[in-house]
Amino acid sequence: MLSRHIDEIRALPLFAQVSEASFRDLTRGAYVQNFPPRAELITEGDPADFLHVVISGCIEMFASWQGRETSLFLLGPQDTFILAATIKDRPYLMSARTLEKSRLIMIPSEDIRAVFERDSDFAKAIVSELAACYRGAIKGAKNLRLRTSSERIANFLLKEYHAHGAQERFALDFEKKRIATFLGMTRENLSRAFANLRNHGVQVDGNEIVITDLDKLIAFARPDPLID
Amino acid sequence: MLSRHIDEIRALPLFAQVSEASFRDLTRGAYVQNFPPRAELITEGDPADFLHVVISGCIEMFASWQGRETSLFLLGPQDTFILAATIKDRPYLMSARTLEKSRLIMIPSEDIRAVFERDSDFAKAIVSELAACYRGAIKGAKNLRLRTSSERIANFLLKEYHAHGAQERFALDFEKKRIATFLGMTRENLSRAFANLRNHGVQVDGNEIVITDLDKLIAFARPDPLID
DNA sequence: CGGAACGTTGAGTTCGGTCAATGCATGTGG
DNA sequence: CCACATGCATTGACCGAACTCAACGTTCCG
Repeated sequence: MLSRHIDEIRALPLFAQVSEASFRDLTRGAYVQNFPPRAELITEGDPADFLHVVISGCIEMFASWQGRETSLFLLGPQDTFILAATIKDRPYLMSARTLEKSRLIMIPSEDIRAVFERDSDFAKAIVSELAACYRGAIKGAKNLRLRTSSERIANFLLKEYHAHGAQERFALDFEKKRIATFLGMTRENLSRAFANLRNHGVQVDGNEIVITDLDKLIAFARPDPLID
Repeated sequence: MLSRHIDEIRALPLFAQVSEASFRDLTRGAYVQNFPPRAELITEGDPADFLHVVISGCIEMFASWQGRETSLFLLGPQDTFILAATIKDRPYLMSARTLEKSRLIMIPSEDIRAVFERDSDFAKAIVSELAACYRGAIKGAKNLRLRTSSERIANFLLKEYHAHGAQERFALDFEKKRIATFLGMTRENLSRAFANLRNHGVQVDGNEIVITDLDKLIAFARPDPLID
């Protein structure tokens, strides 16, 4: 079942530069698996037996403590988790669940570590990926700690706006509940924040967004390349 | 001035395993520098010209946006910053300042990238360091998002307690203002949180801490290897 | 002897979370 | 096709955690 996806796997940034031999070593023990929505893929504290790569779908990384839960990242196609635990051979620090039907590649951690030792191109790709994850985590922390919830949404909308070809009118890709957890708030607060944005050039109707005054929105959001 | 410190540098985890030749390449363009307290070492947005390694002292990593500021990490001897920016050749996402008189090694980013290409042992050390930084960031995020300020302090005190040889009475290593920013709160709130902990087995007098009831403190703090 | 920074305490405010009620959409079984 | 259940979204009332501002005591240092 792996062979059907071999080309798309090969094209992933993590594997694009590795030698043919290394690629065979990495894929020999790997397998592709489909999961239904709401499936818990890994649980924090478990040993890191596999590196996971998202091919399609949407994954939520979250963590719990004393009955509280927080959502740390949303992952989509081509994202990996959890590389750091795999490399260090330590337990996962986060849990992962599917939000929708998703397809993943799972590669045994030992194979990752073995190829990493031999193939310096793969090592480079690993480092690049890891550094990108780290920088993503830092950006997330800054976004959360330096901005109010309204500001986080405003910047989120600006990113969506550009992702939709700078059309003033577009539909949200996720349901609002997802967006809320992604931005670190409850859906109730998301509603209020959306209401707030009516004063800053945004009209919201269901999951239809209309940017009525882009300059006003930018003035409010103040997007920053060091965060977004 | 580098030669005086060559042995302590060589012993750092990042360099312990590299070949003699690689080590020479890394240290050739490097230099050791001393900084007074409150010196700003790097500013977010600047290009990542040097990898910094702390030899002694204490460094605060922080970030600003729109006049707000947040403290992201406290670093001590043997910690590095900012590896990810150096590797990816991207601008810093955080600023750094000394909190006390500190000594640092600064290694040109190009040298890091060059040796990384050639020396797979160094590449391994880089990956290990990067993965550790990433996991540290995740733990920090969990600590901040899943715990109240009192719980963060309680766990902080437990760590200090063990760092001081499990003595029931010990002095804080930092001034309380530092501890407050490190734990993501204001000094006023730190005061109140310390007051709170009187109900949970901790006596505070100035920077003197007395653990009067360890079990009670543990019951309140609920330390977790996946966060602490 | 001031002055400066730190630390503590109190009062008031803000942000965001919790709870509850309601509307709306979707889907399922009879 | 309807009846009902389920889940999402919105809104209001309330609450709690943490921040701001202000006052004041302490310590340290020039």
